Amino acid sequence: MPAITLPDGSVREFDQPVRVADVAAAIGPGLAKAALGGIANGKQVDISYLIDDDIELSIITAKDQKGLEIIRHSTAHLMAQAVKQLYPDAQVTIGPVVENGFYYDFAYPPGFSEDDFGKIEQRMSELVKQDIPVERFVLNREQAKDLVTQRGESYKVELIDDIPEDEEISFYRQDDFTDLCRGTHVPSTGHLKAFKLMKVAGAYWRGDADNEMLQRIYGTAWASKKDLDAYLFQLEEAEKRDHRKLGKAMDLFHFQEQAPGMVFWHEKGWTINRVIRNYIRARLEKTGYKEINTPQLVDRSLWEQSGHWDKFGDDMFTSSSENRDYAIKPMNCPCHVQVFNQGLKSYRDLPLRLAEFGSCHRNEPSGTLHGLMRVRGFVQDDAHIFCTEDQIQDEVSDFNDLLYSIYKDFGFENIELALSTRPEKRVGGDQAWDQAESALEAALNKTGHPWTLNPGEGAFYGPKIEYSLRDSLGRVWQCGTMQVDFQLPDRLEASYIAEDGSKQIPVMLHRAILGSMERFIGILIEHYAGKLPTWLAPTQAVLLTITGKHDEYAQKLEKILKNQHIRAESDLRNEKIGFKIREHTLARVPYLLVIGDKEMENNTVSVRTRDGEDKGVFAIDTLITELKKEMIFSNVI
RNA sequence: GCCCAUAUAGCUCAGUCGGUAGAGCACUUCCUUGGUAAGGAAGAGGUCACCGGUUCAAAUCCGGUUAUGGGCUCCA
Repeated sequence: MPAITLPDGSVREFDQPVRVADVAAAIGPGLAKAALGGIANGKQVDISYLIDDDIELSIITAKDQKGLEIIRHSTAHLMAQAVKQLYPDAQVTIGPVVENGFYYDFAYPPGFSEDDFGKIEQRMSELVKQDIPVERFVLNREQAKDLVTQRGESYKVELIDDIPEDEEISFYRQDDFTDLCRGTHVPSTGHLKAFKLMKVAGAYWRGDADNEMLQRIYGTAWASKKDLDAYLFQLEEAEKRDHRKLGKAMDLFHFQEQAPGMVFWHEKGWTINRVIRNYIRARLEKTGYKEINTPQLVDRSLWEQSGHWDKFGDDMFTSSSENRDYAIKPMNCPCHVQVFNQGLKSYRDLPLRLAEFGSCHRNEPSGTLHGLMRVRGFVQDDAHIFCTEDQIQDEVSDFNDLLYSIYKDFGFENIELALSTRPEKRVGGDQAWDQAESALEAALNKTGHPWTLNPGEGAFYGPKIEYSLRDSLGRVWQCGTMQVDFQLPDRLEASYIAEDGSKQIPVMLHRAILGSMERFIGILIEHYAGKLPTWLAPTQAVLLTITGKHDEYAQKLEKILKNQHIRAESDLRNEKIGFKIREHTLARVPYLLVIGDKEMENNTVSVRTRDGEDKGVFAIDTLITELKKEMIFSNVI
């Protein structure tokens, strides 16, 4: 005689055990149709779940995030069913829900290509039309293994072995297709109405590069055709913001075959780079950093001493001359320690903050390169803080403040924070790790922002905080970092004289705010779809003449603006004004200054924005004042 | 590095069944001096990524290499 408490607090009593579907039907016919699952006393269940005792129950429909996940998971099964029917040799492995959809990994040596999608999608639609019931059943371990073995699914045997003793081993069956699965699933395939297969990819079994490569098919699935179309449209829009497309269109940079993963910065792209550097310089100077610069090419012995040769030797570019081996620096830290080591340091010198726009090269695997986001040659806005253990927390906290303030100037407020703690393979004693981890944690809590914990993800030499931003396609890129290092100062024999006259080893904090200039600019381009804020725009204003009569006036104004450190250009071409406006709008120049007879007579310009807004007529001095209001930082020389 | 795909003019892309390559934009010259998203005409521009094979004949078919794109693994 279960009494069922619904989310609104109302209670429904039944005189015999009921299924979730019956409860939904009792509430209303609409819900009976829409129900995809339920949450019974906090546990997610199918609508066939039998309730024989008092519980709290809420019904899941496609309107809930959970409902959408059920649809996506069931669509993964639907795809696997279609694939098994079309390619009986394919073995099924796993098929989870991911953001916006799902994937399913198959062991199928001939491989799939996108050409197969049409056939698979068509079979999926047929199975949906048949509205096949999806049934759950539970087996004991032996029966479960027998079942999958009998079906020739060797990967599933491995999965069953990993299911904890106290957990039920459940299967879901839809017609000829049966899959080991925790659930939850839709009651029948007819509920799956809006899906599309997106791409094929290789993926290692259990995510381990030593294992065989499986064939992964990605798909997207939604509650309705309308939602699916909206998602596909959004993807198309996001593609238009792709920094690689915009970089070409806006003439910012290029890549070419002779230098894979290394950027050729064009004048406009380099201007963005310079503005950012000078801005960062100004911020660091105010915060007590000293800018330095160190060599690109350093003898192998230093990398051996630092431990990088052993650990990352294959990923370093090397060179040799006169029987000496060199490595192009993959990072700046060992060089910064060399600067620290010059002269005897006192505790009074700490914290010592050494910053460098450090040009680094890493031989990243070819398959990982990705526009400006993942490159082989890059510049870090790097700095190392040499301090005592007691100073860690304050330094980390100050760094947090600086980072948030700088990200805000760039227009980023949504920052993902993560703390990565001690990995299994590490150096340094537990006490030091305890102290460093708690210092980072305290600093994180002080920010007032939520953060996630990545246990075991820290560097071998110390824990770290990672600051990430999202790109237009929702991919997350790590930018800032703050890492505590117990190892390197010791290995490279850094020391200072403490208050009591003893020789001590300083702690080293590795930190970067933007991470790599290349990646950060890529993210900026996508974030703003190329419409960079005025202070960052490579060209801030263009003077557009209507006829040749106005050329001289335009050039005079250009000079005045340039003297005020405004990046202005003149377009004196023999083209109509509409043509010029179109071109500079597409180039995303913030302000278009139109000059004709009227403006020349009155010593004004008429101002139009790249968004097509007519700002009206401005006297040149007023214009300069207005432009300067938008300059967070304009001192670019 | 691994899986799948792609590579044609400066850019974006066509190119059927294997028969020596095409458009739009950009570029050059000329005409046009026009008030808020493309004025007109003419011209020039390509060893079809690279290397090899099949063929009387390869942009096209096959193999390899390189780069790029989407993933996987990795990311000091």
